[in-house]
Amino acid sequence: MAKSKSKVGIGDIAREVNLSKTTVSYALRGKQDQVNLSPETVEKIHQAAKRLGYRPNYWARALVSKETKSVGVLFNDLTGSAAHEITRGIQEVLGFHGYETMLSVSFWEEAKCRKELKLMLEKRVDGIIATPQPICEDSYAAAVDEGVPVVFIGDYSVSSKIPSVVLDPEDAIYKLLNHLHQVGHRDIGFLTVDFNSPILTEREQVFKCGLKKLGLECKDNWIHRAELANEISVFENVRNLMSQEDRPSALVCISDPVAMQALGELARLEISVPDTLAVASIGNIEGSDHPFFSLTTVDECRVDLGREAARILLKKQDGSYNETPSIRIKGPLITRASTVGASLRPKR
Amino acid sequence: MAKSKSKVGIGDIAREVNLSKTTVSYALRGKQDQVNLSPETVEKIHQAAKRLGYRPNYWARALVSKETKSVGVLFNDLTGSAAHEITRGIQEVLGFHGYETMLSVSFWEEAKCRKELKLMLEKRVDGIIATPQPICEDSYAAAVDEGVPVVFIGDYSVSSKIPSVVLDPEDAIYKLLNHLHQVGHRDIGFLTVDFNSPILTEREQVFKCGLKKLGLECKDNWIHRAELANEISVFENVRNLMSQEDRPSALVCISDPVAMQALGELARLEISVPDTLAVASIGNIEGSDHPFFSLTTVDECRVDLGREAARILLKKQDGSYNETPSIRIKGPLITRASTVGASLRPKR
DNA sequence: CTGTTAGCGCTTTCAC
DNA sequence: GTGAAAGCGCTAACAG
Repeated sequence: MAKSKSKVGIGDIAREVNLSKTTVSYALRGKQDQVNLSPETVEKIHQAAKRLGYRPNYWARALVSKETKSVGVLFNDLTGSAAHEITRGIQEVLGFHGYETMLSVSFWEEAKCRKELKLMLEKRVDGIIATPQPICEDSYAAAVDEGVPVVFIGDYSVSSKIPSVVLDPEDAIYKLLNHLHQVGHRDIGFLTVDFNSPILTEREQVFKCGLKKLGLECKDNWIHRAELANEISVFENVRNLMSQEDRPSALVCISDPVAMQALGELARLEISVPDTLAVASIGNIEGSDHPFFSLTTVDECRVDLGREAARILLKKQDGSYNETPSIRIKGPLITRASTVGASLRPKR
Repeated sequence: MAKSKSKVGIGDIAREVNLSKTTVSYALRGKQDQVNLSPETVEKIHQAAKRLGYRPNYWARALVSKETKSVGVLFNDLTGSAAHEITRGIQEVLGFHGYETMLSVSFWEEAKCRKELKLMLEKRVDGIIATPQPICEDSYAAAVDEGVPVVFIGDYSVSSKIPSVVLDPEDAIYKLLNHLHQVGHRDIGFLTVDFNSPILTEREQVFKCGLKKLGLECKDNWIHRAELANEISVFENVRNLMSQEDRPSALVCISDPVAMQALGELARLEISVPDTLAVASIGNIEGSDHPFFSLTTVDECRVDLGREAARILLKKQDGSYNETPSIRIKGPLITRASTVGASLRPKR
């Protein structure tokens, strides 16, 4: 029976089997070939270890071997399935290379973000993958400064040289615009949120450029900006947009959550989608495909995002490059009922 | 400027300021009063530490102080907002007591679950909070065996003596049943999933008892069981239920995700909710309150779940008790349009 | 007020 | 084939 908390160490095992700590250490780590241990010895050691309830001490190991084979992953948020999918992608490639992952959340709090980052550095992680929080720029920079590579995921930073992996905004917006154009829309509005994020800003800019390239007009009063994380504000903006004399026939939303709220308000206003207003956005989040509101969107490919971020870290590790190769993943357009086909809601 | 990766240790600082490692150690940890250090000395040390880019080594610290003040948190899943809220609750109380949290996910994979648990033990966490995975029972038991307390969250285990914190199934189902009864329903069906989880099983049993207590009939053909994580199966079950001669006027679903899928199918079948069929469930997950389907449900109080789990661990730590006090939290009934008020969908 | 001296549990030369 | 010894970076008695 395992003994409670009474730390069994490698030394105890050595004593038990009348061998040295060295031998035990090798046997326990399966490095028997490195020193040519006899199978019986190895077996005997394993037996004893099990009998005594031995449990290796991660810290002692990390301390002496001076490496942890671990990377820290810091999310701002654990809601939705983003963290799940990103982590999946990260662990898939990192796990394959023998790396362990340390997860944490900042809840969008600056102090928490800094604290978690600091903890990761103290734990001597080999790299960090994070959903960036603009205000903590300097903390990420500090990590890089200390030789711990950082990769941003889902968004990027304009002011720092930290590499990032994001869904290609240009590609995504163009896919949306082309799709809407193809199904006959010429008057396209934009609904975004009041949050100063590089990726969101870029989506907006690309939207404007895209309209021009298609030879469409980009009216200022068709671009609305709701308050962040305030659904009431989204509702209001939708109402304002639709109460204008001159209103668009299609609406591109900055992200799925916003689009889903917009669809809700449109339903309340009894505005038929997509007949009166087609709606499309970016994300393909969990729940964006539902019989009640089936949203045309560009898939963010979050598992791929995770995979690529991990690959960058791996390459940095083995010195494959010291450049900062940001990656932009192109996601597929998912065409659904909010832009084509039967009306989303039964006619009155 | 911080020096890259060239590990600055406490010794380097000591040399720099011509003091002993001990003094430096105390100063750096703010334990100056324990040994009466002069403010100047402390200041000088901090200066030097900053100048050299010193970063404490978590592992070395943990190794010698033989405590980590940390608890491991293992989720089966990171989708939805459950992990977010639970973690919030946990960190709120644990953080207050100086504990750190180590997050991880098993993705419902047995091997991953065991691996993460093992890692936590090797890292010598002081406790573990986990969403149980029935098949890994023995791994949790091993932790307890080694003196590391485990608390289950969100579900429990019938075969082990591990304490748990869950939403009270009896209370929840009764609230649902009473509500439906009050608004006039006498024929109530049940839709669950084919997953052998203690908490889900208990909800079902309580449902049956509850019906009896209300003097209502519990017809076997009103209880349906869909395949786990298979929405098609939920759809089929809803169709089957509603195509019976004799069908209920209300349906209690085992959880919000199931209820939301059911509502989708009901919409397709053009069955009006709540007029023809009222729907209610348990969870109050993100997205259960939406203009398109506003679900009556019992809030799972996930932040509270996290808080309580953390409190149990804390009490175990300081030896307040060695009993296994499982906690059942009573969540409020959230009455929404799927059971009362205007029809969820506009009439045809 | 500060320094000396032991380790924590483990890995890893290097010698036998 | 195996072991002795020297630390990894830090803390904590116990002396001065």
